[in-house]
Amino acid sequence: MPRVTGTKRSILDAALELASLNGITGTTMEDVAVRAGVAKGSVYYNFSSKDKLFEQLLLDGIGALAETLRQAREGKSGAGALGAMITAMLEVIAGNQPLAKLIAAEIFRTDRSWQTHLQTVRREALAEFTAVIRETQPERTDAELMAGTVFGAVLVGGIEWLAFSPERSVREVSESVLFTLSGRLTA
Amino acid sequence: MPRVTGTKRSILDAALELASLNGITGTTMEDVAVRAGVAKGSVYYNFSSKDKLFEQLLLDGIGALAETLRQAREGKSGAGALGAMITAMLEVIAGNQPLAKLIAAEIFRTDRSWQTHLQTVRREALAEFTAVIRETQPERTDAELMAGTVFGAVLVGGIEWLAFSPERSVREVSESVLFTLSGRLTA
DNA sequence: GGGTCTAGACTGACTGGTCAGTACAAAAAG
DNA sequence: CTTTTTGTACTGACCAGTCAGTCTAGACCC
Repeated sequence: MPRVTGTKRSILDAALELASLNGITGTTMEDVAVRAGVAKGSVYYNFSSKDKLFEQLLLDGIGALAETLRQAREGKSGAGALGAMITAMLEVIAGNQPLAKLIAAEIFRTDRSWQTHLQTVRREALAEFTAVIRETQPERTDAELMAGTVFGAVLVGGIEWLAFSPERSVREVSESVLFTLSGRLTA
Repeated sequence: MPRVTGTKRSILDAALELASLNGITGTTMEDVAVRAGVAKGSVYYNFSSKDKLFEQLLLDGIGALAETLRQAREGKSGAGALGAMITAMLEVIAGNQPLAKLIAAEIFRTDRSWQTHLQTVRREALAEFTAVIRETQPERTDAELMAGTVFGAVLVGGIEWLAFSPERSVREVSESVLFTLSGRLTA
């Protein structure tokens, strides 16, 4: 059950669809309004600015991802937890491809006014990976770095998957990512 | 030794510096001209359009990365080749941080007119990883997917490193990434 | 019932600024 | 004399954001 419904919802949906195709800067508020089937004024009635609109879009999206990772980890530990989180993240990517593309394109940016918030939520998602890694590797001091590495692996792997071999199943891709992390490439 | 010198070079340098801070759309041609210490007319004399300017910037950058990976792989094979490539890629990222940030921010976009060229060069870089993986895992059909996964791991790991623990050495980070791929997280 | 008022959602023409790209004449540079 | 660079002024498109006004549903009164 979506927390946002009605006009707000259709504006957010339209914004996501358009931005995943044309980028945020390539999407005008007029475009969003037309796609959502409302007047431009309504967009501004519901969101004070373009920045705020896309801020909410991305924050909601990454927040939901963090929540998914949290749930996937629940009750598990070690390699099992990591595997579950990777599968869950791939499922999120597959289930909301436009969002995944948008996140990938925007997460490294440093030029937006709301980047601070985005970084916060991003680190929240990363923290889930960090916690699991710390658990199994308490002696290492680079758990955060490794979490970033794993996150990047899954994100880029996931996008690669959807772009170039969408016929594969989540299961296969999950297995492929785990294989990549299994040491059999570096042994 | 740069293939491009003089006015062209200083325009490219200025464009890179500004765009890594403010994004491509956040960088005006006027800005670039001022930073390069050159008249706006000269920018357009040397580059027919803003798109062409940034196209060359990114294509050169990723092309150079692909070339670096090629060289790192030379004469090696298997895990040794992969390790060398990861280290080399991290060195490129560390040695040209503005470029790395720009590449990370732009590589997933699909909204620019020259995206096709960018994708081509990107796949060229990925192909280096793919080749090494195919070599050691000839029976697997997901070498490209794994290459994307490794590329993402190194790219995101590298950016994480520079952003949040720049005090670490390339050696340390390289070791950390290899540890992540070593199977000790998933065993 | 009918009349009046109010509040919130929504509208779309309009404004003001920004910026890519142009024009051009004159000056360096080689 | 050809190529490159300069400086400045200009144009035209585009677009974020505004605002005066419309629409609707419900509340309150007689």
